[in-house]
Amino acid sequence: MEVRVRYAPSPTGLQHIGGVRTALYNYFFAKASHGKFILRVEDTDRERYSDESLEDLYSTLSWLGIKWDEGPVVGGEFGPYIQSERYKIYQDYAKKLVDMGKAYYCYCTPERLEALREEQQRTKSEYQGYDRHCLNLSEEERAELEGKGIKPVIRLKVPTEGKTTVHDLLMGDITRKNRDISPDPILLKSDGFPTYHLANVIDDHLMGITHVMRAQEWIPTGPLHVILYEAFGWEPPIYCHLPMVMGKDGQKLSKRHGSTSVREFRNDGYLAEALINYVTLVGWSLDGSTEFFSKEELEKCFTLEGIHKSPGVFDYKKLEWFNGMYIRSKSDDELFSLVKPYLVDKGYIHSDPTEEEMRVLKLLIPPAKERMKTLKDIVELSSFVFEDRPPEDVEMYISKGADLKSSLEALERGSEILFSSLKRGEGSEDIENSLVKLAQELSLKVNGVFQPLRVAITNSKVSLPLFDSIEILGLDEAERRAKRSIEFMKEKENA
RNA sequence: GUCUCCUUCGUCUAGUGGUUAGGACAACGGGUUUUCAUCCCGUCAACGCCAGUUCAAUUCUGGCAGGAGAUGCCA
Repeated sequence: MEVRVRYAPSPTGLQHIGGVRTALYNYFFAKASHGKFILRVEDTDRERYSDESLEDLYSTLSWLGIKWDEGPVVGGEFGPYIQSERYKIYQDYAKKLVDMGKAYYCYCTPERLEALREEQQRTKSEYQGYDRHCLNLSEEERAELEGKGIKPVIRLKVPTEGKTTVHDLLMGDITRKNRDISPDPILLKSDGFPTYHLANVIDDHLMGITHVMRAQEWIPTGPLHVILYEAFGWEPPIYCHLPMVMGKDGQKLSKRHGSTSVREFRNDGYLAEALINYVTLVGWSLDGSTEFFSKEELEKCFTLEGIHKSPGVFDYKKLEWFNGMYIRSKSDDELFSLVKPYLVDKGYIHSDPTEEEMRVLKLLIPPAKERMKTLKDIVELSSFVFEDRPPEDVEMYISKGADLKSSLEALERGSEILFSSLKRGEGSEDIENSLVKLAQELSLKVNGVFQPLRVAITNSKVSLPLFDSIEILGLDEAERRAKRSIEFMKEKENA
């Protein structure tokens, strides 16, 4: 039997890390078992739907490099794959259920239901859920209510006796007494759109889905779905409820923990490779020691057995580490194109870079690469080139164990050595030796000489190495900055 | 309240009826280094609790506790 799995998000917000991991697991499982990965858009909530969310879904999956075998845009023999376009199908099946006596019309107002719910919570009633008020309405009563213009919903008759079992690949059998299932959930809303329960069951059946891999938050409603399958006389798919992704505090990962949407991570300069690699590892492992997986590898080696039962905490630090590792694995050219939008956006370079800009970036990328955790870091690392912001704090020039006087002398004499040697075309190694010698002469640590020079030239205590910085900046500009800093320090000394 | 699921270092995890319980991130310390970073080395650190089975339990069974999720005309 060919494996057919689906990712079925609801376009009501940006693609969330948790959702994307579900997509990834489904996708990898499909690939690894030579099956089909189907995308289905569950846009039955017309209130929360947004076009932007749908666009975000497509752009996120394409950025991650996840292609669906069937679904919107690409089509397939079980379409349409957008639920709002399947409106009629759900209506027909819901009515069929009513005809079979397995569902019924309900005319209760949202107000009444709200009051009911409040009452149940207030009295801490053991019995929570709909009171089946409309279960046994006569034809006359129905006609009367409908005459008033009330649009009914269709509710499933949940059996009050017996129990229902969901077979879960991960969890084993999950059994629930039928009377513990929240009574008579709505299948078809008054606007004629189906709820998740109905649409999901019908589509998974009609689309020939073999394995349903979805978040564990669906476990409690699993038996309800099985009841629906039984009501239709269909065979339920194989279930596999995925552990959830949590925040540091153990609660469901959400906004207050930090970024949660792929779009944010993408904008912040995370690589798709890093995100895929890390996100997959929250809740799955191959052997406990292999850490790096490319998408292509996962398409081969992903196994259901490697999925864990317990929820996992999303560790931003570890993602960052992965990202840094992937950045360092890029060639300079690749990294250049990845980093370019950030520099253009900041106004540092033209979208069609000039020759000088290209020269600068060629020199900048190798030393910057070692220091980047995200692509965005390029802005900070290169700002000294594109924005000259001389330090206003003289302390910055003074390294540990030095003072203003010695630092000034180090800067003055260091610049002299540095620039005259550079102009003579001496190699950086020789110059470095001379500067080390100078430090000894001044009874300073080596950094006592290098720090004032670096600060003068890069405007920062934390910077790229001195010789790289000078080369990037150009000799003239570097010398200009050094002289300026000497003047600045002299002023301070005299003050 | 009721129902359901979960439980190995701070975090992601490996693993076994007898192991020095392994790896990675983080943290901390050290080395390389002109700062930062990279790189290298090291340290810290876990089987939730209580019973039972067993010669032996982190591993099997039961109970408890803790955590999470569900309980919507949201998915």
